[in-house]
Amino acid sequence: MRPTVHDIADHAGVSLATVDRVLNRRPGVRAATRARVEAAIETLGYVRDVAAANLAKGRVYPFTFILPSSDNSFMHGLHDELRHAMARSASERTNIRIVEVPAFEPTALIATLAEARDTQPAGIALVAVEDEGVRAAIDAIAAEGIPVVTLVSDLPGSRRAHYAGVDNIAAGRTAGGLIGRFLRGRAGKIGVLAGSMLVRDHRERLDGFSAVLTADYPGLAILPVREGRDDPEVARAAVAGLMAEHPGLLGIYSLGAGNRGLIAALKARPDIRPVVIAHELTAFTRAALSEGLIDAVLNQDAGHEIRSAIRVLKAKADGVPVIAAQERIRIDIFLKDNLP
Amino acid sequence: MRPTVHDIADHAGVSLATVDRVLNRRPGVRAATRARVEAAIETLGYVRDVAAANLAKGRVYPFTFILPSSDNSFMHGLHDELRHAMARSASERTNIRIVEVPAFEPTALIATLAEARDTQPAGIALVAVEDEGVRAAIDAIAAEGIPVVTLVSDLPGSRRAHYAGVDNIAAGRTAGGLIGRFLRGRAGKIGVLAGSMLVRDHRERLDGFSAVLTADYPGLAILPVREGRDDPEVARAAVAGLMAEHPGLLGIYSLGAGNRGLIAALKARPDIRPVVIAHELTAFTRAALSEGLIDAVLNQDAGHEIRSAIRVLKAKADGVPVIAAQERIRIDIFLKDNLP
DNA sequence: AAAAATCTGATTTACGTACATCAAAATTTC
DNA sequence: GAAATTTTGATGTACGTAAATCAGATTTTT
Repeated sequence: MRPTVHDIADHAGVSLATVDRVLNRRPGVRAATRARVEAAIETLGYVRDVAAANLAKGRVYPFTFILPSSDNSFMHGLHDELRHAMARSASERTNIRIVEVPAFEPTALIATLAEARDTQPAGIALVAVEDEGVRAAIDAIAAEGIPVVTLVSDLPGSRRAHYAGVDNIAAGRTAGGLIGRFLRGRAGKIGVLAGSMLVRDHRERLDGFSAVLTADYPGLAILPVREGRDDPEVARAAVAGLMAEHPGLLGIYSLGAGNRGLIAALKARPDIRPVVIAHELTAFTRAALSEGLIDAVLNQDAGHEIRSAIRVLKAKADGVPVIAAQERIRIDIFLKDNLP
Repeated sequence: MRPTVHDIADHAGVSLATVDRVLNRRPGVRAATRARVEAAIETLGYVRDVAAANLAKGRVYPFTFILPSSDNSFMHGLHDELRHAMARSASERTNIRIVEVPAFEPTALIATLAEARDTQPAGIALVAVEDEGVRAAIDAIAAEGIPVVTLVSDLPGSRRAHYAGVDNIAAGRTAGGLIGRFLRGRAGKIGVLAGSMLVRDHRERLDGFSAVLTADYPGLAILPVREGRDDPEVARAAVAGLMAEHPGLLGIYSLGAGNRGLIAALKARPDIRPVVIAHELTAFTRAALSEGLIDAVLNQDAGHEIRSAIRVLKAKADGVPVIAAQERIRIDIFLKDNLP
């Protein structure tokens, strides 16, 4: 049977109250006594029963999730999954508050972070935007002992406790490897459609993609990046222009959102059939995959990201280690042959 | 605040003891009273606090895992992950017992299942072998109310509560789609190396692979399947023979284990460079991917499978629903460009 | 050495549920 | 309508921890 606080008290020759003081970092224990208790904890291999502790504390975890109010399928999916998680709140002892902020606006995000901090939640998750002010705001929150988790888009160099999202450089490299192999031996031009180069995940995807193509497929030349601003219509125009200017286009890598526009543009020019790789499995990309308009879709599972973020926030709030392998968010690769 | 048993008692106008009798199916409650209590549970939306219940019960989950004693990297990995899970037993209230059985031997598996059943665990997980006797043994255990989960290899038609493993048909289809695209436009022969066609997951992979190639890549002809028995040396000989007989071989799909042998055979014939797709990311396949000997590896994450099996067994033992999306085991696709 | 400050122990209540016991009430049986 | 039976209530203990209180012991300060 695993040891309890009583065993610790006996073994250390102190009272339950003292053990409690040590365990919960309450004041009023001499250093020597504290050491004795900690030694007992060590030798008996005591681990706090988190379930019992939470029961006793009547603990709930008030979490704040800050999400961009973008109007694309992926963000809608993220919102949906978060709502599902909120529906499970009762049994998971969480109390999740969603705050929406305009996308890609550091100022708004900084203000929202400050607000969130004032409510003193047990943890904060946010889709980060690369900005010094945002970094500082995260650091300030972390300094107060409130764990911060970045979601979907990371902010390295900040004191966020964890990043719940995919490795975007690896995603870009994967796209490069696939497009290179799909076009084995051929030489020509490859177009890239991004949302905005101001967003870190898009930049990283492009970096990974370019690195692989440059190193391994010198015959494939990457054209200047077109920005679709994650907007279907802007994306459509961008791709249409791309195809008009380069009738011999061999491939397209769409690394952002707004794939509805990409698909529309492809349908408008049935005479050009480039190899196409896109991100995020939505109703639109799924249909395009089935029809053969898109060759592969790289996907990040919003549900996994949300659940992972919550698990990690809980663990950090409890000061408990996380299972790293379990929290690695993976990149799903879908062909028309393995659609779920 | 979520309702407790006290709220139910008040609302139904009965005592705590009666609520308890209803909740835990204890006898001594008139049908009319039981209905009142159940109505109160329904309208208040009461859900049992599993953590508190387990604490009160002092519940531990004795689980039995039956694994084949195969000597290949994947099974070693599975064992490792299970040992990791056992290390977490204290905090997860599990008590996991591992039983090894000879691989692919229905008789041994049936006997082991009977033994396991006698110890009356809270759940059983096993790597299934396709056999009527095994199916009957599983059904008998399920009939006793002990949840059974199949791991890695399923046994449809049995009364197992869940399958913790990948969709092997989809895996085969993915391999087919990749090999087809990697060889776009070319016509020739494709070799298949399996462990044994007596194993369900291998058969399913082959089915998926064949279906895609037949439908979409008629230029690619699948040669008769060679069996490597998941043994490196047998596999090496099989592939060497394949390459000797078909110098123009365009591709190889290795859908089982023993990839060490496959790699050795490839190295021995640098004059033939087929497109190669294999299963399971191990030290060997990883190195071969980096060197370009293998083009893609389809992987199932043993850690996820183990953790998922445990989560599901717990949920089934508690009669609690599982989050289906969370328990879907995904197929990772690795190119040399996205090795973790 | 006395006073003040600090540390420690003993004890109690609580969290939400499980489970057991005994008495009281309601119902059924004869 | 009394006895037998079934149903229900009241109550207490337990699980492992948290948190609070108050008394007593020890240490530090003056």
